[in-house]
Amino acid sequence: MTYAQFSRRARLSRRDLCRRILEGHRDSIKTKKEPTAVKNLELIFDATLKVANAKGFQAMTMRDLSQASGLSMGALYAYFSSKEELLEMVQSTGREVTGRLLREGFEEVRDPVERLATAIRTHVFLSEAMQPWFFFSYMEARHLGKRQKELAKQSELATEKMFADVIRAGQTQGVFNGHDPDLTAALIKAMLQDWYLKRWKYAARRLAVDAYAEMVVKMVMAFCLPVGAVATVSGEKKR
Amino acid sequence: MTYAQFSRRARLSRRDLCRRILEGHRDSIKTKKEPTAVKNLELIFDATLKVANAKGFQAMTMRDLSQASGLSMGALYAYFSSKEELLEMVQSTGREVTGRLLREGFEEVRDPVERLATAIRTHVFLSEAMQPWFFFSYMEARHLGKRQKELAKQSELATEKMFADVIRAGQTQGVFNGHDPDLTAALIKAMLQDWYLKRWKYAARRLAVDAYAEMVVKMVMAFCLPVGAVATVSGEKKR
DNA sequence: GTCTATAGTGCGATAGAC
DNA sequence: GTCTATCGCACTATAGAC
Repeated sequence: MTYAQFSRRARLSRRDLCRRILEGHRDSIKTKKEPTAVKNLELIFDATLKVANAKGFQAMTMRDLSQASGLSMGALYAYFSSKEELLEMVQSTGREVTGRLLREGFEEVRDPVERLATAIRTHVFLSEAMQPWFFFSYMEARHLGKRQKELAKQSELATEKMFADVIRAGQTQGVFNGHDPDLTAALIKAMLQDWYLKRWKYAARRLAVDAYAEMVVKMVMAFCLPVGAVATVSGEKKR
Repeated sequence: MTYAQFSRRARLSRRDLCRRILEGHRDSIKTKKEPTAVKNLELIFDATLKVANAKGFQAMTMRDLSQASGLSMGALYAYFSSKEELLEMVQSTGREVTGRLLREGFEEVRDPVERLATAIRTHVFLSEAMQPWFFFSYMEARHLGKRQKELAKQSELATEKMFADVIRAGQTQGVFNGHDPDLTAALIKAMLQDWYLKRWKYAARRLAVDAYAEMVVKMVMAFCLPVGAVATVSGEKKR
């Protein structure tokens, strides 16, 4: 799988995302006309991610957001009741989409090695397609309330468990060696996060998303496969 | 090298750190009596890291800081002229200490494999000893001014180049395989960062700092050493 | 459904007493 | 060298016009 193939399949346009958000907040959003609401939500989320990812959510004022989105302050408050609720909307939407696409991403792949590689690629590609969301979720998680912060942690652990389970299954089948699956998953996640957190670094090096994904796959396989088996995994098996 | 050995050698008490800060800001700090100034700087930095790492530097008010440090707002402003200057003081101090200790950490080790392993261990141990500083530097870097932000990026790239150079030297000697040294260094750094950024995760798993360091070393060696050579690096060579 | 204008709050920073 | 009291400002959120 390449990033181009992933993009075609996932089809996560901002438009669709905003329609989903609208459905989830029908009762709290005051604007009832769907096309208007979806269009404005798109403006709001684009502006929020743009401004907040540059200077931080706390530092972003409602005036900033008003200017960046083109909506007046009054209009903004038709879509959320407080700045904190806006924060939670962005976070929960990101979490929901991520969880769904990640699970869909590799469920049909059965071979443990390909399954692990596909999980890694899917995560990198997903974080590439939704980079502003991932960056925002990571950096602003600690500004959430207690309840929402707990949800964010659970979501992170769930993603990690997904990787750990793939590794455990491979160990049971005798394909992977005996390194601690949970800790291995944690290290994998750390490498995956760097791609969307330190974008400036990889942009400066002109490193493509596909190359990054393959590098992580190689590193993980070198670690998880028994000595001697590594050479056989440089490419994909199928096709 | 273990964390206990590292701690004994590095001796980076907060007291020494604050004395160093005082020396660097003698002219801008209004309190001239050294013992008082050092004691208060210690209170200020402890409080800043504690509050800011919990809720973010922007969200921390001067009143929060006053309460947490036990100093009045007026007294605080004897040590810095604005909240922004406080931010820069914390950042630049962290950068300076990190750079120095990291370079000292492995300069005497010559064997490429041990050199890379020592560099990794030193970074993990250093980030453990100064966890609040590392966390703060990472999370608050984007709230810096343009000039300071550039310095922070340079510092990150310098650390990465250090790892890349160790790998390059090992490749020249024929000890490491041919994987891109710069990208490998970036992945190493990503794994090292997780230790001080996601402390709650590793604390919950009761994972010790030594175990984490060894796991990263193993992963990196599995990747960098030619197939077949991996089994020989499970422990340290000397002693 | 969206705008402008503003009320009310809480911030960073300082002046002057001790 | 430090404290208390307060200034001026910029913020979030809302009320009422259109």
